[in-house]
Amino acid sequence: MLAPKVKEEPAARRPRGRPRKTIDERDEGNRRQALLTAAARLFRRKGYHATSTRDIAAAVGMHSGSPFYHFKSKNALLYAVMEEGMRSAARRQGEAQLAGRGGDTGPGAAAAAVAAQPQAALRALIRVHFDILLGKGSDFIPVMLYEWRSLTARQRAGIAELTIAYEAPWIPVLETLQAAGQLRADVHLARLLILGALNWSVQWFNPKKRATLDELTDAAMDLFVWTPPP
Amino acid sequence: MLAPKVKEEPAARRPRGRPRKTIDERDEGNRRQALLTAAARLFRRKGYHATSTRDIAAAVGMHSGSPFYHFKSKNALLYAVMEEGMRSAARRQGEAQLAGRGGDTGPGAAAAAVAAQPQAALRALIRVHFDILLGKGSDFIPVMLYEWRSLTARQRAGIAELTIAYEAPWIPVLETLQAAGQLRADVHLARLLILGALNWSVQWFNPKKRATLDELTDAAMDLFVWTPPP
DNA sequence: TTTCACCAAGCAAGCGCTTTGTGTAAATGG
DNA sequence: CCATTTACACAAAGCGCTTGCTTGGTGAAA
Repeated sequence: MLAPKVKEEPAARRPRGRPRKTIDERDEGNRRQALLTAAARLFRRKGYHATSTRDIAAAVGMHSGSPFYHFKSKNALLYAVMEEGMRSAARRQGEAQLAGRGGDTGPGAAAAAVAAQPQAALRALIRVHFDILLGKGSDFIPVMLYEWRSLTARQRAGIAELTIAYEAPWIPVLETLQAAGQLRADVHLARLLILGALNWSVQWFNPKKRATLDELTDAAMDLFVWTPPP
Repeated sequence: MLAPKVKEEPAARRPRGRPRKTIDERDEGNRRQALLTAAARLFRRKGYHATSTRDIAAAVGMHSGSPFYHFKSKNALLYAVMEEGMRSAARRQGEAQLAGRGGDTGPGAAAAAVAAQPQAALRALIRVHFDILLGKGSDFIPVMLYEWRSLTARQRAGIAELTIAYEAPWIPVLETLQAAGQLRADVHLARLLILGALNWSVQWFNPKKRATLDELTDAAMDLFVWTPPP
């Protein structure tokens, strides 16, 4: 053993022991959440396999074995990142849909809104999707998009279910646009191609240069949907 | 050490020593090529970091250290896969362009063909791109698309150069379509979105189910380009 | 006799994960 | 009101295994 063994020292220190928990403010799961966001960041930047559990531990100021108190395995941590990402995405999509129809939350209101203004509905879906993919602090979904292969079959099935739910609202919107003659391609393939175009943006989008998310949304709408001239 | 050390045994055996090389049939680089295609397959299926050099060696019937006779490192093997993929892709794209203008190889013939029939030109580019991505035995480009992060900065620059060359022919085609009013989006963003939609297909395309590459091309054209009704 | 294309064996480093110990804060008992 | 116990959230150390890669040897072809 030529290299001397160096005592492990985490990057940062935090007061140990149980944190002050007032009744109003729940700190519960605070460190767990820190692990999740740190893992998401690293998984996105370096990839799942290239990121060691030691990296993640160091990023939140823990020693190498401590993350396993919160997650039973590195793989469970990956799955938690993806699941959290998908649930958050679905929530934000739902909120945007509610906002889009002026507080009308009655049954069938969504379908009515889509039928009335399919173009506005698609724009809203695209805009929210870009925000989920490229907005601040959103490493979770990119990780999900690019680390599929590292999941077990069972885990993949779980994520697939969430994905189907997320993508479901796109179908009636595209069908309505097709019926109106504003979209010509097969709806099934169109959805795959459109979501692909959006998802791929995580490869090239740079928030410092290039376009804003609104400009991106405009470009996508121009590309996918035919708007008759006035 | 509880597990007994097992003598290494490659999956397949080949006659060792220098293979018979007649003058007509060049076997040179035969095993090197085998390593490349095996590596591409495995890198695509499991990812670069999840694939060990032992996996690759076993796939071509070698022992664990032998690949390093042909490639100085695992990383060099990855780069070779990507470079080979890009050069092959560029070659196929060039051939398709030649075929598309009826043997006219004079200077400016490409530009003339694009100006005359921009829609046909785009269709050809998309069709070739799908074939490169999804055709038989083409794991090289998907590896390139999804393993960027594992390259050094210098390597990335090398691949980026090849990518720029590959994507260059798309620009005049899209500009012509825009001038003709068949494409409304900003050309720069349109190219990024279109190539994203195509590239993403490696995530969901299944040659056994779904559409053929021709149907896919039709759908993409319908989605991206406005064709005036006759 | 040299060159080629590997084989055979193994090394050091890094990996995910486990086990045991420990300081702190909250809960509890007299 | 204070002493003791318990629960929590890690630290500290290290185990067994896999990894990329090296080194020296070897049979066959040229």
